[in-house]
Amino acid sequence: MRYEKGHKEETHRKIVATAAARFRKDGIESVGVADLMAEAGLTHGGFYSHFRSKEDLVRAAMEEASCHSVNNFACRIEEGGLERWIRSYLRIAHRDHPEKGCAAAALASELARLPKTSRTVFSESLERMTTSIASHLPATLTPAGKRKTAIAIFSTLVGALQLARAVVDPAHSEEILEAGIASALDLAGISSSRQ
Amino acid sequence: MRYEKGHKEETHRKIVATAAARFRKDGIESVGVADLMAEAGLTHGGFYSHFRSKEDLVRAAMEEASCHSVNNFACRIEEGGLERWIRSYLRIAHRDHPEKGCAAAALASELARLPKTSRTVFSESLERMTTSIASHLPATLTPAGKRKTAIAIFSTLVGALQLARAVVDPAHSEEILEAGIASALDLAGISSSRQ
DNA sequence: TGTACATCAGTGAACGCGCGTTCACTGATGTAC
DNA sequence: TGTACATCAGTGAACGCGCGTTCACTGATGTAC
Repeated sequence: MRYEKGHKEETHRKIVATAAARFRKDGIESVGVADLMAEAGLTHGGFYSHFRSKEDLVRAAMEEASCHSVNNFACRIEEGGLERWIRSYLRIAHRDHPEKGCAAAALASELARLPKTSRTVFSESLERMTTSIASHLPATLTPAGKRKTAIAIFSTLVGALQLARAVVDPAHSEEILEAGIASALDLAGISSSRQ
Repeated sequence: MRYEKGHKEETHRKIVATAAARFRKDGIESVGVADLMAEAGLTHGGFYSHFRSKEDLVRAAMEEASCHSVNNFACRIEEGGLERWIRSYLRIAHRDHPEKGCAAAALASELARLPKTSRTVFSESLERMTTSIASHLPATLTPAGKRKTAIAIFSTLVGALQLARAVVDPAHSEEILEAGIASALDLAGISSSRQ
């Protein structure tokens, strides 16, 4: 063969990674196949030997961007625990770099309009996220209470990050991030400087 | 003139109302000018005697869809107070009818990518929303505390509504709405059945 | 009162452009003999 | 060891289509005389 073994897989991975970043940065609809392939160092014709359609790539990119795969912000709740993770999620760098961040916050309103197959990928990733947050909540809560609280925390984080991104005034934007952190920590049972 | 007085204004209003609904339902990019004009009972050519560009219409539609204008869900916090408003915001009918609902939840992730002029319209509407929520919070909070809490409540509502719309399983979706309500009521200092 | 003209909201053909997708092709390599 | 052929990842021209936008036009009405 023309290319060394594993070359195609490598290319495939590169396209998915490029798409996962561009979709989160510019939205799914705004990013064209040709544009994406060029960014991956290829021509657009080859796209269909890797994917059956753009929608097929969207699904793969959603999987890639989901919280279970590598992700600069708010991926797994590592050591440092929930507080650190919450602060990391609503930090300014995450607000300013959606392309490396949480897919839910970057694409939520577009997500709701996607075909069911793509939404299923997202649903599963949200479920993992919820379970992960719940497992870090205080033992004083019942399992059902943990789950409910975990969903509320994630809703707050997603909402706050999006509002912080949409607003024009930087001070207002930071105020939203801080309000989100305070509220999420509160929900998590972590005492914060809430007045 | 061919048409009675006020006819053009009437048409203008109809286009904006149609756009405000369709943008929230299908996203801004997905909705074409010709499609929109047809839905308003007109042909696409006349569009540019009403607006300078599609972007101009987006701004007008954002204004129309903002919480200060008439809106079936979660518009003003009327009598019935904050609790009723929160429950109304996260009710199933709002989830299922983004075209009549909150623009922030319907468009948040697209909003962040819009030009500054459109985002300014949104920012102002968010500011009004924040003030309105804050004014209904218990007097035990300081003004700064009220503001922070108001932002957190709105973040939670926006995030929860979007996640509820994105998820595939109806039971999971309703669970998200309920978790959002419980958490928002909690933040608002209204005792709820949180376990 | 009757005629000629100006107005202007709305029409619909046409524009250049970029989209997702298809397909005949290229050309460096591995394999068969 | 040398030659002929099969493979197949990637190329780039071309497809139909819908987009936002432009513009010459229509035709019912109000106005001027």
